[in-house]
Amino acid sequence: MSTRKPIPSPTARQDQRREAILAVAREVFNAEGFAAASMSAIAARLGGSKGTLYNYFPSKESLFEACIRHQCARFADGLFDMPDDRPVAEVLARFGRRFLDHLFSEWAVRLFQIIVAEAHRSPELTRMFYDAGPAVGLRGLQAYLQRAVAADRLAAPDCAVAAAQFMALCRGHSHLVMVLNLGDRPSDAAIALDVARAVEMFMARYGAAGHNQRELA
Amino acid sequence: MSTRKPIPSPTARQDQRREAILAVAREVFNAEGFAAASMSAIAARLGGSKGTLYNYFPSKESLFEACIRHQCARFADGLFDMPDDRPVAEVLARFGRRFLDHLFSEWAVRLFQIIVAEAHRSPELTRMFYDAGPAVGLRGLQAYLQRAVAADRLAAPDCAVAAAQFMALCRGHSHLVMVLNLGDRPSDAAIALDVARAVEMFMARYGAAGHNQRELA
Amino acid sequence: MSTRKPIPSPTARQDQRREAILAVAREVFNAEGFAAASMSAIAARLGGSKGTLYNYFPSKESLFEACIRHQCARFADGLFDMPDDRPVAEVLARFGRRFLDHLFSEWAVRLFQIIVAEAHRSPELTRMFYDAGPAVGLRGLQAYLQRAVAADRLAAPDCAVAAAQFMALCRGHSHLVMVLNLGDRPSDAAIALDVARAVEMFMARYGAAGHNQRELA
Amino acid sequence: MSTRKPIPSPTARQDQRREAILAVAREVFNAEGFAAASMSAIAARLGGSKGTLYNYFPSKESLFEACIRHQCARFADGLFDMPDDRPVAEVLARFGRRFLDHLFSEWAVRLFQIIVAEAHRSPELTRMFYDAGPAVGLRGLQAYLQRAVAADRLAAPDCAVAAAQFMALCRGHSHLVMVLNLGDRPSDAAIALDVARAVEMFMARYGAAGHNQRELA
DNA sequence: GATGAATGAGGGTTCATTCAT
DNA sequence: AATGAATGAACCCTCATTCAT
Repeated sequence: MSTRKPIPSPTARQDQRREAILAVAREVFNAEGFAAASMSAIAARLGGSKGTLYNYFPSKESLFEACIRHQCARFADGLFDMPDDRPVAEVLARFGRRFLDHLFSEWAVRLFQIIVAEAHRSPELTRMFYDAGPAVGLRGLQAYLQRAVAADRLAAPDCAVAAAQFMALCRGHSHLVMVLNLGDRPSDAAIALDVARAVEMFMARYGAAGHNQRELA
Repeated sequence: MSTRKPIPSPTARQDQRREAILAVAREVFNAEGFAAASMSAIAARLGGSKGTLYNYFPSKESLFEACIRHQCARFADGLFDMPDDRPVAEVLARFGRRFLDHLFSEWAVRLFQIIVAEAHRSPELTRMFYDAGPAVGLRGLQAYLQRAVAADRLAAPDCAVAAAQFMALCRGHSHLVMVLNLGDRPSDAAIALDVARAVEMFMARYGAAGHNQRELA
Repeated sequence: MSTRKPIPSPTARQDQRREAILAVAREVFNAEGFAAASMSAIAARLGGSKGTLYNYFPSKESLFEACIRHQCARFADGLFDMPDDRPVAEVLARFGRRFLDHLFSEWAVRLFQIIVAEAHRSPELTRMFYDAGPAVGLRGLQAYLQRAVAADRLAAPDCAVAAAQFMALCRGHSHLVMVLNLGDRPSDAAIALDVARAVEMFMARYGAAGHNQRELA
Repeated sequence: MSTRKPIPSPTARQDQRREAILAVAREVFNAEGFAAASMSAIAARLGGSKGTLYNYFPSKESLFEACIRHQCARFADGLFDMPDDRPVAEVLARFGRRFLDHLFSEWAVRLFQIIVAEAHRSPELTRMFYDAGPAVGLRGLQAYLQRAVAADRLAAPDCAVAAAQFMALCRGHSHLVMVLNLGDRPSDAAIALDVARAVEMFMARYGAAGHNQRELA
């Protein structure tokens, strides 16, 4: 009866504890922000001691960073399913809705707030966030647009610019409102409408009708 | 022995001191953010004592709020000079450039960061910011667009929506980059180019060519 | 009845408080050493709060340094009264006794222990101690010896060396014993005897009998 | 199924581990001092776990004490090779050089600093150090001097005193400087010169020229 | 016997706030 | 009205020590 019971590999236990810490820390950081959150509070909520935290993360900063990294990793999950054989407007609309669905989720808004709050102190953090979030979205969309242009389904002189414009149109005014905590998440219908308007404007400019594709100096 | 010297009205002196405090506090809050700024630092930079601060503002929070209020008041200064007798594209371009010039100024970026950072704690602050900044811009632009539509120089079914779209296009990707402290302020030329592209897209959608003015459900 | 009472100048009050802090800190540092002493303990013994300490000294290190500096300043007080018109042996004996009287005092021993304890961390501290203590003694003695040589009352080829030798002879074994806390302070008689022996050896080597003044390569 | 493999005597293994721990601990204590050294650091450098340390030594203090004890044992190694058939001055010079060579070694200086640092807390430690170091040197030298006196090659009324004086002269000013970390180890030549001067002074006082041997009260 | 995760008391330090002057 | 010394709670972090595995 001795060695039979499945000993959790020590690494597994450690990882489990680490995850538990991250989960709690995420909650607290999300609730309080970096500066106002205290290691004591995290330890207390964890049911452990402060010392334990420091066994897993060498500093508050690094714990915070790990939380952010974890959240960023989720950011661009499954954003890109952009089939080349569907009408561009339809694909863009679906992308836009999924993008806003992500962007307006509670945790994404909170993450953005926190990142912005600490932007002036930790350039690496914002860089990490940018690379894991906006940059991924931008690149993915740009790649799709380039394929569409190559297939003559779109007439955009600069796909990087076009991608940025489309995403800016999607964010629109709602993102500002959410980031300022001034309104609730728009309904799915409201999101769909915003996106539809964005697509419409985008297509008005870049639709492959064969005109309007001149570049600006 | 008393009334000979010209006593400045006590209220005047008080107001003057109050302004001095606000000026210094603004500097410090902008430089450090709310959490990292300390009353000591403000008092020191003021050349006064911490006690004095507390004679004028009952708490750090309230001093902060007063600073924000003051800055917000400047936000939409001189943004609107939109003559109805010039081509819409030209007017929008000028408006856009001025808008971005404001928005990308160091203090505006910092203000936005700070407001966002504190959004989850003080809804009134963000409301105040919104009302003094984005809301003003939005209303002003919307009013102009409505006049343009009335004059048949533009074909926008919903001027509120159109105004929000134009401003979102102007902010574009650059605002995100600046707010994340990931890049320097774009050059005037870069700003002009971004705005030109925004105008072009906007006009492609709403230009008064007599088509495209159907509303989305 | 208002301005009559002698208002202690604010600076005076501050200095007084500062002195009180230094006095208490000295006690605690002497009792515990730098590392083991805690700011909490000092504040508690002071009857004040830790914050107050930090109003006067920006760090534990600087408080410690101030204590040391204060003690060092006393170190060489009134050590030098070396009349040129008395026999060298007599003058040296008096100097030696005074030197040991200082060196074997409880606080000097403790100071030495603490300085040595922290020698590997704060070179400036040891430098300060050295300059305020041993260096002063050495220079003073050397100057006297040079005068004696010039007056042909002594035959020392290198007065710096001779001074160091005399002081080493005075310290002798007793200093080691005291610094190791292995014995009580020697009685005045014991000190006098040690010094007499040191003088005797010194004079045997450098006495102005006209011989022995050859220098070593 | 057990006894086949050559079991090293458990005690032997234990001793070996113990020695390994001591070796590492010595390094760390020498590098950091008692207070600043941490059990974690020792365990890390050992490649083992903190728990293991506590299996061999019940506390940080006791581990430290064991280290000191070990080092003290080396202190007076091979110091005494004082042939009675050579000139006293020559023997003393050789002894002095060897003594300083030991005393000025990095580890001896560090040991002295550490011992002094902890003198006020652990009298047994300093006693141990004294008995293993200075006391041994003193006794050895004293025994030699007594033989020299008995052989009429020296005229010292009190060999214990004379021995202490010689050693004090050797330590001289350099020991102070080294113990305060204010200078590098003197070169061999510098050491030789210091010792030569010490011998000269010593012989001037106690040389068996038949004079100067009166005792002081 | 060896491990190393967990502990928790305590370290130095900061800072918003108060209050006697 | 202005001061600034005093406060004390809370901060992040360290570390000797323990104990279940």
